[in-house]
Amino acid sequence: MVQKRSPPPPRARPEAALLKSAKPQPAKPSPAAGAVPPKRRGRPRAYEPDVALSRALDVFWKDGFAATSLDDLSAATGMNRPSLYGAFGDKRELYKKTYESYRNRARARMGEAFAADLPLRPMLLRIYGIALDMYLSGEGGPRGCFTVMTATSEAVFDPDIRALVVSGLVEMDRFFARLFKIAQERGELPATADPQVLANLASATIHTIAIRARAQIPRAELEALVNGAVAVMAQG
Amino acid sequence: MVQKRSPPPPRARPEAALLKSAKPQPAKPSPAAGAVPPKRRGRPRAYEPDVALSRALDVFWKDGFAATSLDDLSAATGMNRPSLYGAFGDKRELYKKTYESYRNRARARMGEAFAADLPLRPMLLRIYGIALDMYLSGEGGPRGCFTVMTATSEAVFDPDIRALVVSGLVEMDRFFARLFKIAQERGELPATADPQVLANLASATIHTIAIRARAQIPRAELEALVNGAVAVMAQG
DNA sequence: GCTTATTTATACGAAGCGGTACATAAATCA
DNA sequence: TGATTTATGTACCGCTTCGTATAAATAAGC
Repeated sequence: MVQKRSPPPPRARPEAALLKSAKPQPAKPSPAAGAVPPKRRGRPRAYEPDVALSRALDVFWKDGFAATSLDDLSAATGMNRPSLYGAFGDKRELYKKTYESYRNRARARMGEAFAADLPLRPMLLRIYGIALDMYLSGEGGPRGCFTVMTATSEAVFDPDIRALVVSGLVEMDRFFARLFKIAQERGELPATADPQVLANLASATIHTIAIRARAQIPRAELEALVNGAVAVMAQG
Repeated sequence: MVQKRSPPPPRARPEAALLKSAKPQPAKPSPAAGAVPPKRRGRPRAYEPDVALSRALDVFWKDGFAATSLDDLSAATGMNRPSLYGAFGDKRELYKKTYESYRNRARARMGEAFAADLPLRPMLLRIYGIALDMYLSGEGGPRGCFTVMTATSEAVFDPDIRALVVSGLVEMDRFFARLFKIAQERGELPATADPQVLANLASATIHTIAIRARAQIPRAELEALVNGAVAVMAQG
């Protein structure tokens, strides 16, 4: 293909954002935490947006952007086509939203590991364990890393999506760099070690296990690879 | 998608292989090197198979399996649809053949570097230079590594293609392992170094620059990453 | 010349694609 | 109750998809 069509105007619903800025404040005193059901006006939704997005993610993650049809997404989410479109925009828009939800999920899990505040070596092993859990999950076989999938899919021709991918790569590098820097300050790494270089190697290890997982290399083999890589990165 | 159709019988042309084994030997004394034009019977081809395959590779490499249409392939090769089908089989078959030609090309280039028989560090730098040349090439922007593309495309649901990918990954690991082993025997690496572990790290570095290249990270940045990785792998 | 072998060229067909128009259903508001 | 608002369900649109049937073109063999 030679860049078939440019993304058409997504036609987002009004969302009343403009109206809100017109009125100084709506009548209700203050919704405090927005967790209460806001008593919407028309027919209620038959789906939960978060759940639907997660189901859509499953399909995109398994098959990639181009090989996933709206029928597939419709079947996975239980929403029919017009509802899908109304809720998330067109296929590209939906893809971006699923990718963002993936990133949020991954960030949350990595954040938990980071908060555990372990020494370098067990910390790295825990992080790679989480990554392997993600990359090997999926009913239709292991799916790898969605960032890698996105980087290699035709969706990367969309500048928005490419920007998301780049930010994902950078975020991963920074995460590992922080880790190595802390370890170095604690004396777990020699002063000569370069946290940035080690972070790139750590990201590279993430990428290689994502690719190998997708090729259905068994977990034991990936764990052996990780153990070796960690031994080099947390040298000593 | 949920595995739409299984690959239909490719309907390979007879190729006279069976007939050959029936006759002990054809009448002509012996074709020696097969480089002479074999004087085929019907209308001559308007294409050169190798060139056409290379053009098809360009398209698949850029867009991936699912996003590439037969029309795209037809336009790129200059062959019309029935000729394409007659020469290479259906889309999957053609994809496999392009992937094999890619592997051959990559193997040849890496083989040249290997034959140069340099010390470890310049050898690694040369290899990564070749990889960067490949991954950053392409008229429509950098294309990354075709093995990674294939591993993440839906083509991985085809067992044949998955087997090709696995063999590609293994080949890369073995190539690097041989390199590190030789270096260790020459005393360029400490005896405690594990060539297999270093090889996996070297492959991981290949994979990470392939992904980043596809996300259009500039070459200078990728070279900096490579320099850092090589410094760690060829430690000292 | 005529027959046979092989390739190209045109054009078709059934299925799938992304997206949307339109009517219907289910809720709130007056 | 009836008007309004929102979401759903059906059915369709024009286009693209992969693959192939069929006829024309170009070669060798006789």
